[in-house]
This record gives sequence, structure tokens and C-alpha cells, in this order.
Amino acid sequence: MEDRISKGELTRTRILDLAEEAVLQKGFAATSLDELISAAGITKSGFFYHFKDKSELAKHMFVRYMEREDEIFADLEARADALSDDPLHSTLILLKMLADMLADLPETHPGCLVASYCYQHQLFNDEIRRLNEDSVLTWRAFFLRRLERIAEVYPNPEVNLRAMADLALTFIEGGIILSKTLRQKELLPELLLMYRDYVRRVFSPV
Amino acid sequence: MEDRISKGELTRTRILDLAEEAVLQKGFAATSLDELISAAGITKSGFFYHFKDKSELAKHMFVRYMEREDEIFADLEARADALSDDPLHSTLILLKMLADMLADLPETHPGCLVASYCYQHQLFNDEIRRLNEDSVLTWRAFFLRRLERIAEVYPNPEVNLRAMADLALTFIEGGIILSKTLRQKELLPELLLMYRDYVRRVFSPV
DNA sequence: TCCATTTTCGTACCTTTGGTACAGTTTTTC
DNA sequence: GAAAAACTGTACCAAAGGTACGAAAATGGA
Repeated sequence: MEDRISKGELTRTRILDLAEEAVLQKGFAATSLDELISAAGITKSGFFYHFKDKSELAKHMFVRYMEREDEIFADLEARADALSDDPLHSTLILLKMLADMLADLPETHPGCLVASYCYQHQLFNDEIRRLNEDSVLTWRAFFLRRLERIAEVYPNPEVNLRAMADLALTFIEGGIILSKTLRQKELLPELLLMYRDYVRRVFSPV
Repeated sequence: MEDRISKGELTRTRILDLAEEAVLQKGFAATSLDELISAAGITKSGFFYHFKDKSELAKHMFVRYMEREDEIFADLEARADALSDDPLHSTLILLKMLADMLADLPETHPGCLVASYCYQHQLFNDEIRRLNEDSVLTWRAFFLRRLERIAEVYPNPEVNLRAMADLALTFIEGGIILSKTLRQKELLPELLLMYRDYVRRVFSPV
């Protein structure tokens, strides 16, 4: 009938939620299984029923994180594209919506798993490192696709679209670090709006 | 006679070098003391003679890291200012030299301790968190000071200088993550040159 | 050369953590 | 009501961070 979520699925979600929060605050190695199982209200055996070892936890945590981010971006894209047929305009809307979303967070942005894993890459196996790399490439492709569509309408031969797509990620990752370190949540949306401004200037006819 | 470096100082430097490299690759918690002492060729007691606990290691490592960075920036600044009296021009030179320096690194940038600590803040005490915050504020002040001098000569009322200073850090931190994750060392200098370009466009009279 | 300080080693011990192994039990679900 | 799913309990292991403290080199200056 309804979209039933099995009990196991719920427990797994609970573990992953707790793990993600802990990892973003103190790193993967310092996130102890004991801490997770007691917070999740299960036992060690229960944990190992769901994840065959800690590295499986890392992998599933990351995959889930990326799926959620992808959903968010797909949703923003759909909403932005619904509001304007002009590729430049709709991308500016998208960036504004993203900035608003980040500004509306109750606290400072908790952090990005890509950055966290990047600064602990030696802890992870090749599969996870590959996943991390792929996720960055996916984001780059997302922005690049939109920038290319803009460039078709507003050609600007001087601009390196790939570098400009990378810039979006740079703003996000760098902005999170700035926001987190200074504990000022406004910094991240402010920076994103600067990126938006930059995109507008580059493509807008003077 | 010469600037003698005591044996203890040498050992401490060796420990800090090893620790910094390990921390940037797998995080602080995963960097074991046993690993450091065996690599440094000392014993556990030897380690605890130099650092009263692991948290002292974290602190000294960070302080030393920031001193080195400060030196690098002070040196770049001195060299850039020697080449031009015009504040805009000398800052553009500074950014170019920084980009060149990063491009000349033999490998991908090893990472920034500010970002590493930021993503593991819960591991550290207030003193270290404060140090981390202060270091970002110092960098912001460094760039802000230069931007203000530029703005005196090339006024642009539309621009938020503080946000533009933060942008420099954002480019660096975000660029490191991008470079490290994709294992492409060219990305970081490329991004820095984009920041340089941005600064030039903002202040250059059309 | 002697003496004090600095630097390092040896050893023993304690707790937490990740991980393994595996048998047993309760809950769901069909 | 039976099979599959979702756990629990117990016992064990090696490695890690840390503590404590006494002894021994090494070094540096008088």
C-alpha cells in the first residue's frame, strides 16, 4: 500500500545520519563505532549486520550524501528552468535559489563530505576515492552543461567554460570552510551571490 | 657563531614534519603517535618529552604552519611591492607570483591545515579552534589591507572589499580541495589567476 | 674536565577502539 | 506458521593514546 520503509532501512538511516554528523565534526577515524551504536540504540552485532566493516559505512554514507545533493540540484534546476527559458536567466535564478537555501539554514553549513574525505583520503580505499572524484566531476558537468547552454545564446569566446564551472565548486567548498571556521553562516550565501554576479557580468552584453 | 640549532629542536622539527604530512593525508585522529615516533626514530618517552600530549602536537604543528605561511606571504608582498608602486599593479604581481609558486610545486598541493582542522574541529580544544579562526582573520586582513589601498587609487563604490578579501581565501581553500580531489595540480594556479583577473576587472578603469 | 641541563630510552600498565567469530533470539513479512 | 530479516550476547584480539617514573646518554658552557 504505502511506501513502506523496512525496519532495517530505518536503522541504517539512523546510523548513517549519526555517522555523517560525527564525521563532519571530527573526521572519520575519530568517529567510533561504539559511539554510533550507543547513539543509535543498537549493539555492535547489530551494526555489523548492516555494514560489513567501517569502510562499508564510509562508502554508503558517501553514496547517500551524493544522492541527496544530486536531488537538491536536480530540484533547483527544475524549478529554475520552469521560471525562465533563457539559459542565463534561469541559471542566475538557480544560483539565487541556492544562495537563499543556504541562507535559510538554521545553523552554519555542517560541511561537505567531499571535502572531509579529500582531507582524509588515505583512510579510504580506491573505490571510495573514485566515488569522491566522480562526484566532483559530476558537479563540474552539471555546471558546465548549463554554462555551455548560456554560451550558445550569449557567446563569449574569451571565457574558459570548464574553469568557470570549476569555479562554482570552488566557491562552495571554499565558502563552507570560511563559514565553518569563522562560524558565520552568512559568508557562504554571500560568496555564492558573488559567483552569480560573476556569471552575469561575463555573459551579459554591455 | 652560526645559528646553531639544538638537537632537540631538530627532533621536534622532524616530528612536526612527519605529523603535518600524515595529518593532511589522513586526518589528526588517524595519525598515530606510534607511527610518528618510529618514523622519527625515537621512542614514546622521547615524544612526550617534546610534547606533553597529542593536543600540544596539534597546536605546535598549527602555529608552525601559520608562521611559515605568513613568511611566504610577507615575502611575496615584499617582492611584489618592490616591483611596482601602484597598489593595483603590485597586487596583480603578487597574485601572479603566488600562482606561479603553486604551479611550480612538484606535486599536487598537500593541503591546508586550516581546512583540515576545520573539518575536525571537535577534536581540538578552544585554544586551537581560536588559533584557526585567528589565522583566517589574519589572511582576510592581509588581503583587505591591499584591496583598500587599491580602492584609494581606483575607487569603486560598488564593491564590498571585505567580501572580496574573503574571496581570495575561498579560491585558495576551494582550489586546494578541487586540485586534491581530482589530483590535478594545474587547477589551483588556474583558479588563482581567475581571482587575479577578477581583481583587475573590478578596479581597472574601462 | 667537570657539572648541570637537555634530550632520550626502557618498561610496565591502563583504557578505548575497531574488528572477528559465532551461536542464539526476537521481529517482520509473506 | 515458516522463512527471512533484524537483531542480541559473549568472548576475544591487537593497536592506539596515554601515564608514570627511573635511568642513561648527549650536549654545552665554565
